[in-house]
Amino acid sequence: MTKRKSAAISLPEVRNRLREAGLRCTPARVAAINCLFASPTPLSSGEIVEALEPAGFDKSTVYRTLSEFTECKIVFRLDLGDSMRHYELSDVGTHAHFKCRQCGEIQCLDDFSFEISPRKHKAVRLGSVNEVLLRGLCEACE
Amino acid sequence: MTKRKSAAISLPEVRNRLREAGLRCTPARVAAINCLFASPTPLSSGEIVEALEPAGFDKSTVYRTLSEFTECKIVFRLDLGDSMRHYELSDVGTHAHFKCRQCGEIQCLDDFSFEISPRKHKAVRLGSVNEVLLRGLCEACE
DNA sequence: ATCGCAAGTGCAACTGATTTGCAAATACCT
DNA sequence: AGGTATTTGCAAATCAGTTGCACTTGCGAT
Ligand SMILES: [Mn+2]
Ligand SMILES: [Mn+2]
Ligand SMILES: [Zn+2]
Ligand SMILES: [Zn+2]
Repeated sequence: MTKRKSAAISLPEVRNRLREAGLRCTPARVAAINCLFASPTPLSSGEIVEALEPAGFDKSTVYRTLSEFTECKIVFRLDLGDSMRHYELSDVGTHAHFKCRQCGEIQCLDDFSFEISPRKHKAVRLGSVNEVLLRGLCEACE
Repeated sequence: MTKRKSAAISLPEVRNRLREAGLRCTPARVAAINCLFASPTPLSSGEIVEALEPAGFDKSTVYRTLSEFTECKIVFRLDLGDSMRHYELSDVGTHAHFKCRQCGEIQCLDDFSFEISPRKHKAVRLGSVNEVLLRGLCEACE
Protein backbone atom coordinates (compact mmCIF):
# COMPACT_ATOMS: atom_id res chain seq x y z
CA MET A 1 0.00 0.00 0.00
CA THR A 2 2.61 2.49 -1.01
CA LYS A 3 0.85 4.66 -3.53
CA ARG A 4 -1.75 7.03 -2.18
CA LYS A 5 -5.31 6.62 -3.41
CA SER A 6 -6.63 9.96 -2.22
CA ALA A 7 -4.70 13.18 -2.49
CA ALA A 8 -5.70 14.39 0.95
CA ILE A 9 -6.14 13.11 4.46
CA SER A 10 -8.81 14.52 6.76
CA LEU A 11 -7.88 16.78 9.63
CA PRO A 12 -9.42 14.52 12.29
CA GLU A 13 -7.44 11.63 10.90
CA VAL A 14 -4.20 13.61 11.04
CA ARG A 15 -5.05 14.76 14.53
CA ASN A 16 -5.58 11.18 15.49
CA ARG A 17 -2.23 10.05 14.15
CA LEU A 18 -0.50 12.83 16.04
CA ARG A 19 -2.25 12.24 19.34
CA GLU A 20 -1.64 8.51 19.11
CA ALA A 21 2.04 9.25 18.67
CA GLY A 22 1.93 11.46 21.75
CA LEU A 23 2.34 14.67 19.80
CA ARG A 24 0.26 17.83 20.00
CA CYS A 25 -1.71 18.71 16.94
CA THR A 26 -0.22 21.88 15.52
CA PRO A 27 -0.60 23.56 12.12
CA ALA A 28 3.03 22.87 11.20
CA ARG A 29 2.68 19.17 11.93
CA VAL A 30 -0.59 18.89 10.08
CA ALA A 31 0.95 20.63 7.09
CA ALA A 32 3.95 18.30 7.13
CA ILE A 33 1.79 15.19 7.26
CA ASN A 34 -0.42 16.45 4.44
CA CYS A 35 2.64 17.18 2.40
CA LEU A 36 4.07 13.70 2.89
CA PHE A 37 0.70 12.08 2.38
CA ALA A 38 0.26 13.74 -0.98
CA SER A 39 3.56 12.47 -2.35
CA PRO A 40 3.91 9.05 -3.95
CA THR A 41 7.67 9.06 -3.31
CA PRO A 42 9.81 10.09 -0.34
CA LEU A 43 10.40 13.82 0.00
CA SER A 44 13.65 15.50 0.95
CA SER A 45 13.79 17.86 3.90
CA GLY A 46 14.46 20.63 1.43
CA GLU A 47 11.36 19.83 -0.58
CA ILE A 48 9.24 19.82 2.55
CA VAL A 49 10.76 23.09 3.71
CA GLU A 50 10.03 24.63 0.32
CA ALA A 51 6.48 23.37 0.47
CA LEU A 52 5.76 24.76 3.92
CA GLU A 53 7.73 28.01 3.97
CA PRO A 54 5.29 29.91 1.71
CA ALA A 55 2.60 29.15 4.30
CA GLY A 56 4.75 30.89 6.90
CA PHE A 57 6.39 27.93 8.59
CA ASP A 58 10.03 28.36 9.48
CA LYS A 59 12.59 25.89 8.24
CA SER A 60 13.78 25.21 11.76
CA THR A 61 10.24 24.22 12.67
CA VAL A 62 10.05 21.92 9.68
CA TYR A 63 13.34 20.25 10.57
CA ARG A 64 12.25 19.86 14.17
CA THR A 65 8.93 18.45 13.04
CA LEU A 66 10.62 15.87 10.85
CA SER A 67 12.96 14.81 13.65
CA GLU A 68 10.06 14.39 16.04
CA PHE A 69 8.11 12.40 13.46
CA THR A 70 11.13 10.19 12.95
CA GLU A 71 11.54 9.66 16.68
CA CYS A 72 7.94 8.60 17.19
CA LYS A 73 8.08 6.49 14.03
CA ILE A 74 5.34 8.42 12.24
CA VAL A 75 7.75 8.79 9.35
CA PHE A 76 10.67 6.74 8.17
CA ARG A 77 13.86 8.60 7.41
CA LEU A 78 15.86 7.45 4.43
CA ASP A 79 19.54 8.22 4.18
CA LEU A 80 19.94 8.28 0.46
CA GLY A 81 23.31 9.99 0.44
CA ASP A 82 23.98 13.20 -1.46
CA SER A 83 23.62 14.97 1.86
CA MET A 84 19.85 14.92 1.62
CA ARG A 85 17.55 13.17 3.95
CA HIS A 86 14.25 11.91 2.68
CA TYR A 87 11.09 11.05 4.53
CA GLU A 88 8.02 8.95 3.90
CA LEU A 89 5.05 8.18 6.11
CA SER A 90 5.87 4.92 7.80
CA ASP A 91 2.42 3.45 7.29
CA VAL A 92 3.36 2.74 3.69
CA GLY A 93 5.32 -0.20 5.06
CA THR A 94 8.95 -1.19 4.77
CA HIS A 95 10.41 -1.50 1.32
CA ALA A 96 13.68 -0.99 -0.48
CA HIS A 97 14.52 2.08 -2.52
CA PHE A 98 16.37 2.75 -5.70
CA LYS A 99 18.08 6.01 -6.44
CA CYS A 100 19.41 7.09 -9.82
CA ARG A 101 22.88 8.62 -9.62
CA GLN A 102 22.23 10.68 -12.70
CA CYS A 103 18.83 12.29 -12.34
CA GLY A 104 18.27 11.68 -8.65
CA GLU A 105 14.96 9.94 -9.18
CA ILE A 106 13.88 7.77 -6.28
CA GLN A 107 11.82 4.64 -6.71
CA CYS A 108 10.03 2.75 -3.97
CA LEU A 109 10.62 -0.91 -4.61
CA ASP A 110 7.49 -2.44 -3.15
CA ASP A 111 7.42 -5.00 -5.90
CA PHE A 112 10.82 -6.47 -5.26
CA SER A 113 12.10 -9.05 -2.86
CA PHE A 114 15.64 -9.36 -1.67
CA GLU A 115 17.71 -12.36 -0.90
CA ILE A 116 20.88 -11.68 1.03
CA SER A 117 22.97 -14.77 1.46
CA PRO A 118 26.52 -15.35 2.67
CA ARG A 119 28.72 -16.81 -0.01
CA LYS A 120 31.08 -18.49 2.39
CA HIS A 121 30.02 -20.30 5.53
CA LYS A 122 32.20 -18.32 7.86
CA ALA A 123 30.93 -14.99 6.60
CA VAL A 124 30.63 -12.07 8.95
CA ARG A 125 27.36 -12.05 10.79
CA LEU A 126 25.17 -9.12 9.96
CA GLY A 127 23.03 -7.58 12.63
CA SER A 128 19.50 -6.67 11.61
CA VAL A 129 18.88 -4.93 8.33
CA ASN A 130 15.98 -2.51 8.09
CA GLU A 131 16.86 -0.42 5.09
CA VAL A 132 17.94 -1.49 1.66
CA LEU A 133 19.15 1.07 -0.83
CA LEU A 134 20.13 0.42 -4.41
CA ARG A 135 21.90 2.99 -6.48
CA GLY A 136 22.60 3.06 -10.17
CA LEU A 137 21.11 4.41 -13.36
CA CYS A 138 17.39 4.38 -13.99
CA GLU A 139 16.06 3.06 -17.29
CA ALA A 140 15.77 6.55 -18.73
CA CYS A 141 19.30 7.60 -17.80
CA GLU A 142 21.00 4.42 -18.89
CA MET B 1 40.40 -9.13 -2.91
CA THR B 2 39.09 -6.53 -0.55
CA LYS B 3 41.41 -6.71 2.41
CA ARG B 4 44.88 -5.36 1.87
CA LYS B 5 47.78 -7.77 2.25
CA SER B 6 50.52 -5.18 2.48
CA ALA B 7 50.23 -1.96 4.44
CA ALA B 8 51.92 0.12 1.79
CA ILE B 9 52.04 0.58 -1.95
CA SER B 10 55.22 1.60 -3.73
CA LEU B 11 55.61 5.08 -5.14
CA PRO B 12 56.20 3.88 -8.72
CA GLU B 13 53.04 1.83 -8.50
CA VAL B 14 51.03 4.82 -7.28
CA ARG B 15 52.60 6.96 -9.98
CA ASN B 16 51.54 4.38 -12.48
CA ARG B 17 47.96 4.31 -11.34
CA LEU B 18 47.77 8.07 -11.54
CA ARG B 19 49.34 8.40 -14.97
CA GLU B 20 47.14 5.64 -16.32
CA ALA B 21 44.14 7.57 -15.09
CA GLY B 22 45.45 10.65 -16.87
CA LEU B 23 46.36 12.47 -13.66
CA ARG B 24 49.61 14.13 -12.74
CA CYS B 25 51.52 12.58 -9.92
CA THR B 26 51.49 15.05 -7.06
CA PRO B 27 52.31 14.62 -3.37
CA ALA B 28 48.71 15.22 -2.33
CA ARG B 29 47.42 12.52 -4.65
CA VAL B 30 50.07 10.05 -3.60
CA ALA B 31 49.25 10.69 0.04
CA ALA B 32 45.54 10.19 -0.60
CA ILE B 33 46.08 6.89 -2.39
CA ASN B 34 48.40 5.65 0.34
CA CYS B 35 45.83 6.59 2.92
CA LEU B 36 43.04 4.71 1.16
CA PHE B 37 45.28 1.77 0.42
CA ALA B 38 46.16 1.33 4.06
CA SER B 39 42.54 1.14 5.19
CA PRO B 40 40.56 -2.10 5.17
CA THR B 41 37.26 -0.19 5.13
CA PRO B 42 36.04 2.88 3.24
CA LEU B 43 37.20 6.20 4.66
CA SER B 44 35.12 9.33 5.00
CA SER B 45 36.27 12.59 3.45
CA GLY B 46 36.74 13.88 6.97
CA GLU B 47 38.97 11.00 7.95
CA ILE B 48 41.12 11.52 4.87
CA VAL B 49 41.32 15.25 5.51
CA GLU B 50 42.40 14.59 9.09
CA ALA B 51 45.01 12.14 7.89
CA LEU B 52 46.53 14.50 5.35
CA GLU B 53 46.23 17.90 7.01
CA PRO B 54 49.07 17.29 9.51
CA ALA B 55 51.34 16.75 6.51
CA GLY B 56 50.42 20.20 5.28
CA PHE B 57 47.77 19.38 2.70
CA ASP B 58 44.82 21.69 2.61
CA LYS B 59 41.34 20.29 3.00
CA SER B 60 40.21 21.88 -0.25
CA THR B 61 43.00 20.02 -2.00
CA VAL B 62 41.89 16.78 -0.40
CA TYR B 63 38.29 17.29 -1.46
CA ARG B 64 39.37 18.16 -4.99
CA THR B 65 41.61 15.11 -5.08
CA LEU B 66 38.79 12.82 -4.03
CA SER B 67 36.46 14.28 -6.64
CA GLU B 68 39.04 13.80 -9.36
CA PHE B 69 39.70 10.25 -8.23
CA THR B 70 35.99 9.56 -8.33
CA GLU B 71 35.68 11.02 -11.81
CA CYS B 72 38.46 8.89 -13.22
CA LYS B 73 37.17 5.87 -11.35
CA ILE B 74 40.33 5.40 -9.29
CA VAL B 75 38.12 5.37 -6.25
CA PHE B 76 34.50 4.46 -5.70
CA ARG B 77 32.41 6.94 -3.76
CA LEU B 78 29.87 5.57 -1.36
CA ASP B 79 26.92 7.66 -0.36
CA LEU B 80 26.18 6.26 3.03
CA GLY B 81 23.94 9.08 4.18
CA ASP B 82 24.57 10.98 7.39
CA SER B 83 26.10 13.69 5.24
CA MET B 84 29.34 11.80 4.99
CA ARG B 85 30.85 10.51 1.83
CA HIS B 86 33.14 7.55 1.95
CA TYR B 87 35.74 6.38 -0.49
CA GLU B 88 37.50 3.14 -1.28
CA LEU B 89 39.99 2.28 -4.00
CA SER B 90 37.94 0.85 -6.82
CA ASP B 91 40.35 -2.01 -7.47
CA VAL B 92 38.94 -3.81 -4.45
CA GLY B 93 36.01 -4.67 -6.68
CA THR B 94 32.30 -4.04 -6.37
CA HIS B 95 30.57 -5.21 -3.26
CA ALA B 96 27.70 -4.22 -1.03
CA HIS B 97 28.07 -2.34 2.23
CA PHE B 98 26.38 -2.45 5.56
CA LYS B 99 26.18 0.52 7.86
CA CYS B 100 25.10 0.43 11.47
CA ARG B 101 22.66 3.22 12.37
CA GLN B 102 23.83 3.17 15.94
CA CYS B 103 27.61 3.14 15.95
CA GLY B 104 28.23 4.07 12.33
CA GLU B 105 30.40 1.04 11.67
CA ILE B 106 30.73 0.17 8.01
CA GLN B 107 31.18 -3.37 6.76
CA CYS B 108 32.25 -4.39 3.30
CA LEU B 109 30.09 -7.32 2.32
CA ASP B 110 32.38 -9.20 -0.03
CA ASP B 111 31.05 -12.47 1.28
CA PHE B 112 27.44 -11.88 0.42
CA SER B 113 25.43 -12.27 -2.72
CA PHE B 114 22.23 -10.48 -3.52
CA GLU B 115 19.19 -11.62 -5.33
CA ILE B 116 16.86 -8.86 -6.40
CA SER B 117 13.70 -10.17 -7.95
CA PRO B 118 10.40 -8.56 -8.91
CA ARG B 119 7.50 -9.96 -6.96
CA LYS B 120 4.89 -9.16 -9.56
CA HIS B 121 5.36 -9.66 -13.24
CA LYS B 122 4.54 -6.14 -14.24
CA ALA B 123 6.98 -4.67 -11.76
CA VAL B 124 8.82 -1.46 -12.57
CA ARG B 125 11.96 -2.06 -14.55
CA LEU B 126 15.06 -1.10 -12.70
CA GLY B 127 17.95 0.39 -14.62
CA SER B 128 21.40 -0.86 -13.67
CA VAL B 129 22.33 -1.18 -10.04
CA ASN B 130 25.94 -0.63 -9.06
CA GLU B 131 25.71 0.07 -5.38
CA VAL B 132 23.91 -1.84 -2.68
CA LEU B 133 23.66 -0.40 0.80
CA LEU B 134 22.13 -2.08 3.79
CA ARG B 135 21.43 -0.22 6.97
CA GLY B 136 20.46 -1.55 10.35
CA LEU B 137 22.05 -2.51 13.62
CA CYS B 138 25.30 -4.40 13.77
CA GLU B 139 25.59 -7.47 15.95
CA ALA B 140 27.21 -5.50 18.75
CA CYS B 141 24.60 -2.75 18.80
CA GLU B 142 21.60 -5.00 18.53
C1' DA C 1 -15.29 28.72 28.75
C1' DT C 2 -11.04 29.98 31.02
C1' DC C 3 -6.47 29.16 33.00
C1' DG C 4 -1.73 27.59 33.51
C1' DC C 5 2.08 25.93 31.76
C1' DA C 6 4.63 22.53 29.21
C1' DA C 7 5.34 22.05 24.53
C1' DG C 8 5.96 24.28 20.12
C1' DT C 9 7.36 28.24 17.21
C1' DG C 10 9.91 32.12 14.62
C1' DC C 11 13.98 34.37 14.19
C1' DA C 12 18.73 34.92 13.91
C1' DA C 13 22.95 33.23 14.73
C1' DC C 14 25.73 29.01 14.47
C1' DT C 15 27.68 24.60 12.90
C1' DG C 16 30.14 21.23 10.00
C1' DA C 17 30.81 19.48 5.51
C1' DT C 18 31.97 20.81 1.11
C1' DT C 19 32.96 24.30 -2.69
C1' DT C 20 34.95 28.17 -5.05
C1' DG C 21 37.95 32.23 -6.73
C1' DC C 22 42.36 33.44 -7.25
C1' DA C 23 47.27 34.16 -7.17
C1' DA C 24 51.34 31.48 -6.38
C1' DA C 25 53.66 26.99 -7.03
C1' DT C 26 54.68 22.88 -9.68
C1' DA C 27 54.51 18.61 -12.85
C1' DC C 28 55.82 17.26 -17.08
C1' DC C 29 56.30 17.67 -22.23
C1' DT C 30 59.76 19.44 -25.37
C1' DA D 1 66.32 24.07 -18.45
C1' DG D 2 61.88 26.54 -20.14
C1' DG D 3 57.01 27.20 -20.98
C1' DT D 4 52.55 26.24 -19.81
C1' DA D 5 48.58 23.97 -18.32
C1' DT D 6 47.53 21.89 -13.99
C1' DT D 7 47.44 21.84 -9.15
C1' DT D 8 47.69 23.93 -4.69
C1' DG D 9 46.91 26.85 -0.37
C1' DC D 10 44.33 30.18 1.60
C1' DA D 11 40.24 32.65 2.68
C1' DA D 12 35.71 33.41 1.80
C1' DA D 13 31.34 31.46 0.38
C1' DT D 14 27.64 27.77 0.28
C1' DC D 15 24.43 24.60 1.80
C1' DA D 16 21.93 21.51 4.81
C1' DG D 17 20.80 21.25 9.22
C1' DT D 18 20.92 22.83 14.31
C1' DT D 19 20.45 25.73 18.39
C1' DG D 20 19.40 29.46 21.99
C1' DC D 21 15.95 32.19 23.33
C1' DA D 22 11.89 34.98 24.02
C1' DC D 23 7.33 34.64 22.55
C1' DT D 24 3.06 31.90 21.43
C1' DT D 25 -0.16 28.13 21.73
C1' DG D 26 -2.40 23.46 22.49
C1' DC D 27 -4.80 21.15 25.69
C1' DG D 28 -5.70 18.82 30.35
C1' DA D 29 -7.46 20.57 34.40
C1' DT D 30 -10.40 23.67 36.61
MN1 LIG E 1 9.41 4.43 -0.32
MN1 LIG F 1 33.90 -1.73 0.68
ZN1 LIG G 1 17.81 8.60 -13.77
ZN1 LIG H 1 26.78 -0.81 15.49
